[in-house]
Amino acid sequence: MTNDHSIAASTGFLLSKIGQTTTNLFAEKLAPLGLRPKHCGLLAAVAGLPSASQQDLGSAMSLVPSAIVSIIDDLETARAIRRTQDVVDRRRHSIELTEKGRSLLKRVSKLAHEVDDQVLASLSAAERAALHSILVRVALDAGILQGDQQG
Amino acid sequence: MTNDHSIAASTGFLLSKIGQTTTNLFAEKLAPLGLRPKHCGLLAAVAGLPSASQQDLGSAMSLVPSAIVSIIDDLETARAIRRTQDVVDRRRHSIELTEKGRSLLKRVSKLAHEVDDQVLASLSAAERAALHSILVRVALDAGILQGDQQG
DNA sequence: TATTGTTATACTCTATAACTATA
DNA sequence: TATAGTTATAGAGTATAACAATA
Repeated sequence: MTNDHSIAASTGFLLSKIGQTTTNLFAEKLAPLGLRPKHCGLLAAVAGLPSASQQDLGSAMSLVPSAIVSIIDDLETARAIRRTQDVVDRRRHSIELTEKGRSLLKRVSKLAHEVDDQVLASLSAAERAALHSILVRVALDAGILQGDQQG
Repeated sequence: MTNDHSIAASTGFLLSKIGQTTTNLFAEKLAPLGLRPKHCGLLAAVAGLPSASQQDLGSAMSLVPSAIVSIIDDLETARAIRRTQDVVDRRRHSIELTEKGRSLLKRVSKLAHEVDDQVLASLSAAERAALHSILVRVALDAGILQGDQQG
């Protein structure tokens, strides 16, 4: 039926499908907190780029400025981050985690690792480690992670 | 900054991000053909499940019936698939690839493998093979692939 | 003039619910 | 009464363009 040249045999197809499944699983776990995966992506980006501007975060996450605004609005309403107007360039807003944001980040990180345990349940510890280190390489190469974020 | 307990250090986070990037890249390559990734997912599902009903395809792709209808409408308009009313149960429609659909599937499969080459450019052949076989395991476990589709 | 962030808007994706035709 | 497919509709996600404040 399928073979080496089919779509289903491409690694990218598997990455797309598994990535979507993983996102959905994470979204379910996040729902009781009133958060969505995009909010966690931003929290992670803020943690990795302290005092970044909204545009800095936008390029780190490959999102357009208008998309960043709505995510930041949500997280500011939840008191997880804080906008501070830059004193030298008053057009810019520095985004920083609040204490509440830091504790929220810990909670959602725990949920993310629970998702790992579910999605990767059938892998041995060695396979999990191999998968992770290969994915870090791919992510660094694609500019998804910065050099200090491979954890 | 980040550490073993951060979101960015979770394998699921990487799978989500890389999966999204891969999908976007595939979508760009597909655009000149007037297709989107979802159409290719359906073509692949039809190839893997010949003469399936729309509901069969829906469960294979984890999509609700109404979502399947619009994808099938598009592909039928493009003459890539054919709806045939089941003779024993006239509520059901068997979906089959046309000759045009088969050749389209070949073209998009080639594009999918081009995406692989881009996304996985920094990996050795051995790493690519290791990644692929681990992802097949994860996908089978998550019910994303059927047993005969690992290519 | 150019840039940062914002608003308004549009398009796609996905899901739910009501509907039809068949069983 | 239940099921396969369809339609209508609504919500979330993501992009573009016009705009205000500031440089």
